[in-house]
Amino acid sequence: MKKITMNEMPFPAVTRLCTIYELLSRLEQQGTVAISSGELGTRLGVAAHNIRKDVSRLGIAGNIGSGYEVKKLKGLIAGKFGFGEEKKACVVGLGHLGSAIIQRSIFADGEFRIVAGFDSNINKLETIKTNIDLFPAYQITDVVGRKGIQLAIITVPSSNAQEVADRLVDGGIGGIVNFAPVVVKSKKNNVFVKNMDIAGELRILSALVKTAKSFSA
Amino acid sequence: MKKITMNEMPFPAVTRLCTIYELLSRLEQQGTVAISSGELGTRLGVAAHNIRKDVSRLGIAGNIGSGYEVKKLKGLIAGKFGFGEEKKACVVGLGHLGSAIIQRSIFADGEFRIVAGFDSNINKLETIKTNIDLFPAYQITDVVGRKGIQLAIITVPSSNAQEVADRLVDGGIGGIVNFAPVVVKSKKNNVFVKNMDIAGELRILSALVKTAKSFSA
DNA sequence: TAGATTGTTAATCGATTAACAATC
DNA sequence: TAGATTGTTAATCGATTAACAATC
Repeated sequence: MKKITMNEMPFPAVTRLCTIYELLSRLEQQGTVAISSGELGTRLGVAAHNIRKDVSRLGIAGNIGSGYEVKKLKGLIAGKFGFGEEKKACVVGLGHLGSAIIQRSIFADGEFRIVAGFDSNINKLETIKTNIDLFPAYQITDVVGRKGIQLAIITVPSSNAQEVADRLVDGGIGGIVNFAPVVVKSKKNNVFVKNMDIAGELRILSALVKTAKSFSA
Repeated sequence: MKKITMNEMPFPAVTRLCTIYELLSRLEQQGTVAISSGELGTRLGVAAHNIRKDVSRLGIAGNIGSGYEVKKLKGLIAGKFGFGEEKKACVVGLGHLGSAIIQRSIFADGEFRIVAGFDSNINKLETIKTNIDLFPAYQITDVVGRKGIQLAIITVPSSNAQEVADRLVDGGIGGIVNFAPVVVKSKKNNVFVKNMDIAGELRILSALVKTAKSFSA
């Protein structure tokens, strides 16, 4: 008996719908009322049928002949993905990068709020100026559970990243963004991890530059 | 006549080979001489046949019966992707995040070196302590071209990200890592862009958590 | 040799793209 | 109505997975 985690939607579709959501938020603020799949596609660099296909997974959303109502489509995506209420996040590792992230404590217009910071160096906790609550790293599991923190950003050295991830998972975290240049895995299989390795991305980019073939056809 | 950029290798394969390269570097330091596709796969969370398939794109690399020689495989990947010589990179935008990145100026054990920082605020350039050369943003194109900088990291506000990207491309940059929460595109089609939007990733993670279905089978 | 492990071909899988009927 | 645009089915494409012959 194997434990399996599946997604009711393909990963690429989830990603694109999130991008669409972000664009819709901006359009809404600008007062745009309706938009077609073609226009959405142009703005996002995605084919129009791709947009329609993705949107169709949400159930009926558009008006044949006149496109999508911005508010309605945004609401449908929010409903499916549980957007709307502010999500709590935390940062583990308060070096330069972690401090930089904590600085801007509200992300994406109130969608996410950083409510806790952790570091293993207790002296450091006292020197950082912020109105976010800071805790020693050994309290990660406890604080994440108690505060109901759903998302975490890891900016600790590679050597500690996996251990930190395990503690977060024990606390009941839902997703982790990992900046340590090491692939972090989750013990539980319904916890999602996004590894963001800057050096790794630079490496991939330079590999692509090297192997890219440009030609006229 | 359309200008087309293709890659001689599938994107996912390039990405995995870069990850393999990184692992091989660590193995080499530890003194490991040989490793099998199975062991590589286990370490990276990839199927063994996937490893072999990717590696086979480099030409013959392994020893049937006894796996891959660490040094040799690393060398083959390095050769294909042009690794080996140190690549020059720059950071545009010296706020908290940009300063944090510039702080650690050498990435991935000397694979990448940050040789320039840019900011539109000239006063800021004088207050930052670093031995990396700093320049006003209007000199981006010039400096990138003159110093032969191949990679860039953008940490400016969204509103300026595309303009900065255009200047970098004009200077002849090869790849861009963009932290601004906006999808940046390259005018030239042989310039690669990796968008790293923290808030966007948090959003995708929370969408995945919401739509994941865990079950026993 | 026998066991291990590669390189490669073939089969499967899943996502993207194309096409079009439905309909506002 | 005529033009526009969706939702959906079918066709295509590309990558992953499986299988195995080759061979060290």
